[in-house]
Formats: sequence, structure tokens, C-alpha cells
Amino acid sequence: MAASRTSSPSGSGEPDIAEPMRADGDGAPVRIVDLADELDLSIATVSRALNNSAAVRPEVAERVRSLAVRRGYVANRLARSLRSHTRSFIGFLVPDVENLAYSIAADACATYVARSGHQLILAISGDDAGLELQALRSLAEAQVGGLIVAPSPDMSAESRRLLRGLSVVEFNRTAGLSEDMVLCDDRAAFVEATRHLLDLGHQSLAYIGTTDAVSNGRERLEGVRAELRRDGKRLLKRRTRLLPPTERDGYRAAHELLSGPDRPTAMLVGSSNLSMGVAHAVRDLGITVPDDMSLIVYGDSRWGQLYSPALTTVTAPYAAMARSVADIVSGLVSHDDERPAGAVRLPAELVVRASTAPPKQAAAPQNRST
Amino acid sequence: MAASRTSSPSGSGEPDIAEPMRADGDGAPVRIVDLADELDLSIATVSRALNNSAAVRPEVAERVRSLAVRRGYVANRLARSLRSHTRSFIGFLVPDVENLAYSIAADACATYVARSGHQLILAISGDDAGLELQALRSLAEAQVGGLIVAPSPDMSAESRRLLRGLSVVEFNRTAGLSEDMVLCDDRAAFVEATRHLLDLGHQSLAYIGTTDAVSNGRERLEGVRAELRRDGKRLLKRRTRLLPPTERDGYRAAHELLSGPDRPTAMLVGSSNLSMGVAHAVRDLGITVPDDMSLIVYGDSRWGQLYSPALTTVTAPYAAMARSVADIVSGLVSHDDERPAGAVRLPAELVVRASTAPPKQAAAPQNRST
DNA sequence: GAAGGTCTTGTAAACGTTTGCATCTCGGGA
DNA sequence: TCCCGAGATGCAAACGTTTACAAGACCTTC
Repeated sequence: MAASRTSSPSGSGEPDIAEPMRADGDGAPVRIVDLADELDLSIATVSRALNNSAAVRPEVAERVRSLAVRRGYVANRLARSLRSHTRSFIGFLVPDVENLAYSIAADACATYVARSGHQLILAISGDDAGLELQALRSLAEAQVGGLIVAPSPDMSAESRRLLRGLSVVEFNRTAGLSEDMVLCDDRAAFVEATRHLLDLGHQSLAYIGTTDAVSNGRERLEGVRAELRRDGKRLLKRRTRLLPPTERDGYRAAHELLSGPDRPTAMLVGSSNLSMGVAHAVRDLGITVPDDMSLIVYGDSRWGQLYSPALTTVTAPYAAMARSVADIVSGLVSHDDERPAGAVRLPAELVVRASTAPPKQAAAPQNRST
Repeated sequence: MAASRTSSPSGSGEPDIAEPMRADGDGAPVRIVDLADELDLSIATVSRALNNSAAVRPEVAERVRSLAVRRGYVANRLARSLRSHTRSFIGFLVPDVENLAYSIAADACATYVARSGHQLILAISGDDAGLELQALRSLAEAQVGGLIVAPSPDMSAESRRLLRGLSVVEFNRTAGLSEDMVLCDDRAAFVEATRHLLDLGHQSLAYIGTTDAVSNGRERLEGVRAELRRDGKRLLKRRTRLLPPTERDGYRAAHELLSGPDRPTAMLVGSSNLSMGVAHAVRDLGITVPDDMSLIVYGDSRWGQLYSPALTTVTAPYAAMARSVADIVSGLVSHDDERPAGAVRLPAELVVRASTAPPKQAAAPQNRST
């Protein structure tokens, strides 16, 4: 029998009387040793019972477990992880989580990993290399067993070094940090979108997108450029704006591009936030879509459908991407051996609605291309 | 001087030659004891140096810190927390994070707490009592130092018990779990919205909202009811729908309410997801707003502005709520003594746009109220 | 009746930190 | 010369677990 340790809170051996029904309302949290003392067992046995080890006699295990719930025992993961080298946290590092792509993914990942008893640590980089580094350090210190990351455009070397120790999955963007990644095929989608506009007969295209320092931004731009080139055309610099992905920036850029003298007959937008801004600007300027100009936006298709006219949209498969990354990370955290997924690349889709049509004025003025 | 422990990875005392520039590319993570060995110091001194304790001589501290970065030392928070009883995690438990209210808050909280070196653990309840309990258990096990929670409608007694040990802040909803909470004054906003419709001369109102088992859903409904009552009117049961907050449900409910024979002249919607569904239904049914019917929706004002006509909207102060809860939680985690904020209740705002107008047909048919 | 299992339990050493206390060194004052 | 205090460092005990190993109990088999 195990001797009573330190200062046994209840009396000595016999069933305590002084504290008749203590449900451990509060006070110090109950630890394994408390349970062990109360049951005259060793902490080893209690630990085993709580972990459903087969080594402990069923009736003993039952007694332990019942006492555990009665006393409201809650295990200390910190101690457990420290001793057993099991990691119970997964990091999730993205520029922000208001973006639907990331919020859906965060949701899915948190839900998924919870099933295997893991937890998601949410970290926000704001696309700032400094904050990103700080977040990574923090995550590493928390001993995360895996990391989902949408790398910022100018990730520091120090950050990359930190990443080496961790098993990471890149999400939505890639910066060559890992074999594993979940992306969507933005390039193909923008090729398709551009083709759609060219087929309608548009000669002068404008593009508003995000910086090409980040992989998906670059891909979208490249898609447009490549498909134009295919027809011997080019994207004019003065009809191109690469901006931070905020609604405000989208608004301003659209306003600028659309109030000048030679307005493009079609516009492509490469980010959902920018798209909202553009939609606002188009409305404020009184531009009729698609008569005055065709418009293709990017993002989830929910609000675009409600716009008048309903917007032709490049929709990223957010839900599928979320499922995919959740799958990968939950696999990555349980059986570390078999690595099924390398790079997953899901197709983005061009949903043609009412905002694209052949240009009204037969041809663009004098300038021969764009 | 401290004797070299266990198996010193480098040679004995003199500057090592065999491994000239080892930057600890990988291998076992470096621990305090490794630094101590390499510098012939005790782990106590190294620990103190890393924690900027004044007790250690500046030049020694400098040597330690420089070696730490050279070797890529990353502290183990688990061990640190275990020993020092400092908590480095904050829990964030909400039904989902796709809802803008929660995603903005998650973002703000994660960013804020990071400044004091804490981290946010994201947990999703899906408004399910079972998942919620499981999440809470998990969070408690992770030894969170604080918890932000939007309680599910039917939180279990077991969950409430778990909460007792933690310092919690209720967010967006309350279920009497804590003194601290940040809410928005939905009741007042819906009183105002209802008043707006009544003043326009509407006699027959419909309301589509979420369950009243959750505090904010209840408040919205109560606001409508109270203001109607003030004019001696009532919200008819057949013109009221309380539903799960999904776009789909909103669509269906609106479809149902609006395709019947006596259509309400005005409709109030009490959730952002429901609002989107309603907007879709209205469009699909070819109902002209505000001529055929006035419409007030709920949520962030971004997409409502883009609808035609721009929608009169009850906007919750998401950003302010997020800031507020982030403030509270970061205070709660650092100086545990002074508790400044109890219940913070921010005003929601009624933004009147183009979707509300006096009813066209002079009066509703025969039925005298609603 | 000894030998060798199979179960069940206990002992104690980890895991990587922090920190109370003891120890050592040094310089100054009596 | 001795003592004392301050400043810097080391020793070792925590923190709450898990787990290798030992050990006891009991049964089977020869």
C-alpha cells in the first residue's frame, strides 16, 4: 500500500467524516497524487488507469475513474507532454482570419484535430515578417507538433530556420517551406477567366490584384498574362494595379482606372477584398455592368450572386481546401510515419454569371492592344 | 564550475575543433543544460540569464544569450509553465469562426495576447453541447489562463462546472457564466429598427431570427416584440421564424413567408447568415424592395451596401467588440489583480439605407395587427 | 516443492524548467 | 586581522506526469 504523501488533506486512513461530500468545489486543482492517496494506490497505477492501460485490474480502474470524475480531476497536459514527448498542439499561422479562406480552414482544422485530442493555436502574422517570426518562435516554444502556415511575402531567414524543426503544411500560398501544401489552382482559373473575356471580344483588359511576391497573387497575374500573350496581347502597366488586399485599396484603384479617359472594356480582380472595393467603386461611378464594362471578381461566390448584375466570379474551393488541410494535419499529427499527401492543388472555378458580355463599342479606340 | 553533464556533445573544455561551425542544423533540440555545459555554467545561471534576471553578471548574461541564438535555443514553454505556474494560453471557444463577429474577435485576440507572449487556442463548439464540453475539458487540460467563450444555447451542467476554475469572459452572448462580458445591445437596436418600420406606417411585420435560447437571439426578438407592444401590436406567430443561423434556412423561411397570400409589408432579419438567405429569396421571388416590402437585415454592413437597393441594416460593432474583448483578456492575463471591466455593452447601430420605405398599398388587408 | 509463467502493482527516474537556499568571492570597515 | 554584507553563482528540489524496471502474488507444470 502506498503511504499517504506529504499532507493528506483529509484525515488518515478511514473514510473521512469531517468533510462529508466534498465535490472539490474549488481550492487547489486535484492531481494524480490526490487520487492515489485517497485510494491507497500508487500514482503509477492511477496514471495507468486513467490512460486505460490494460495492465490495471478492471475493477481498480473503474474505482479510479469514478473517483476522478467525482473529484473533478483534470489532467495537466503540460506535464504529460513534457514527460511523454507527445505534442498536443498544432499551430495555425495565417496573415489574418477575417478572410474567408482562412476562417473556414481554421474552423475545419480546429474541429478536426479536436477529434484526436489536439488543439489549434491560432497565430496572426498580418503579412508582417516581424510578427511572423515572433509568432513562429512562440509556436515553437509551445512545442507544436505540426504547423499550418500561409507564409508572408517576405518571410525572414530566421523564420525559415525555425521552420526546419517542425513539420509544416503550407496553405493557400507556398514559399517552398515544405513538401506538403494545399493550394488552389489560381493560375488555371485566371487563364480561363481571361480566355472568357477574350472570347467575348474584349481588347482592353485591366487587372487589379495583390502583390506578386506571394505565390497565389503571382499565379493569378501570370494566368492573365499568359493567356493574353497567347493572343499576342499584353497586360498594360497602366491598367495593372498590384495592391494590399483591402477593400479600400480596391476601391481607390478601380476609381482611378475607371474615371480616366480610355476606360478598359473589361476588368479582372484578383482578391476578394479588392473585389468588394471594386464593386463599390463601379456602383459609385454609375458604370453599368456589363454594358459599359465586363467585370470578373474573385472570392467566395456568396455576395457576388447578390450584386446586380450577379457577378462572374472566380471561386476558390475554400471548403475543400479546408477539408484537405485538416486531413493532412490530422494525419501528420497521429501517425507520423506514412505521409500520404504531398502537394494538393484544387481547381478554382470560373462561375459565369451576368457581369460579363461582349463589349458594346465595336472596338477599342486607337491603341492596338492591352 | 559546473562539471560537464552526461555526455558532453563537444569535447571537454577547450574550444572545439572537430565540429568547427556547427549551427545545430538539426538533431536533438538544444536545452538549457546544453548551453550550460558549453559555457561551464550551471543551468540556474543560464536560466537566469535567459530570463534577464539582474542577478547575473552582464557579461556572463551576454555570453549566454549570444550562445543561445547561435545554437538556436528555443525555450520549452511546457516545462516553464509547469514549474513556474505561469499560464501561457488563452482559450477562445465559439460556435464557429466563419461568422465575421467571431473571426474578427479571434484575430484581434490572437494579435493582442501575442504581445504579452501568450497564445490563443481556438476551439469550435458548433453550438453543440457535447463538443463544447469536450472542448472545455481540453482547454482546461491545457491550463489556459483565461477563456473567451460564446456559450452554446444548451451548455451542460458539467461544462459550467469546468468553467468555475477558469477566469472567463463571455463574448457576444451571455449565459451567466461570468461577471466579465462584452456584448452588443441588440435589444435597443431592434427596438430602433422596429420603431423605424412602425414610423413608416407598416402594420404587418415578419421576423426571421435565431433561437431565443441564446441571449442575443432572445434580445433581438424581445426588442421587436417590445416595440410592437408599445403600439398595441403583436408579432404574429405565423410571421415569426426562429431558425438555426444558416443562409439556407433564411432562404427557405423567407420563401415560405413571402410566397403565401398575405405577405408582410416589412421584414426584419436577426442574423447575418439568415439575412443573406433572405436577400437571395427576395431576389429570386422577384419582390421589389422597398416597394413591395421593406427589409431590414442584420450583420456587417459590407455586402448590404452592395445589394440593390442598399439594405437598411442593423450593424453590430464587430471591430469595437473585438478590441474590447482583446483588451479585457489581455488585462486578465497579465495583472490578475485589478479587474477593470465588468460587463461591456456596445451599441449596435441602425443604418438606414434604401430598403425601407412606407408601405405602398395604403393598408394591410383585413387582419388588424401583427 | 521448485521453476517459470502471467498478472498486477509499486519504486523511482525521467521530461526541461524555475527558484529558494546555500555557498563562495570580494571589498571595506573596525 | 577579522567580520560582514553584497553580489554572483551553484545545488537541488520542485512542477505533474509517464514509464522502464523490479517485485510480489498467484497459478501451472514438472
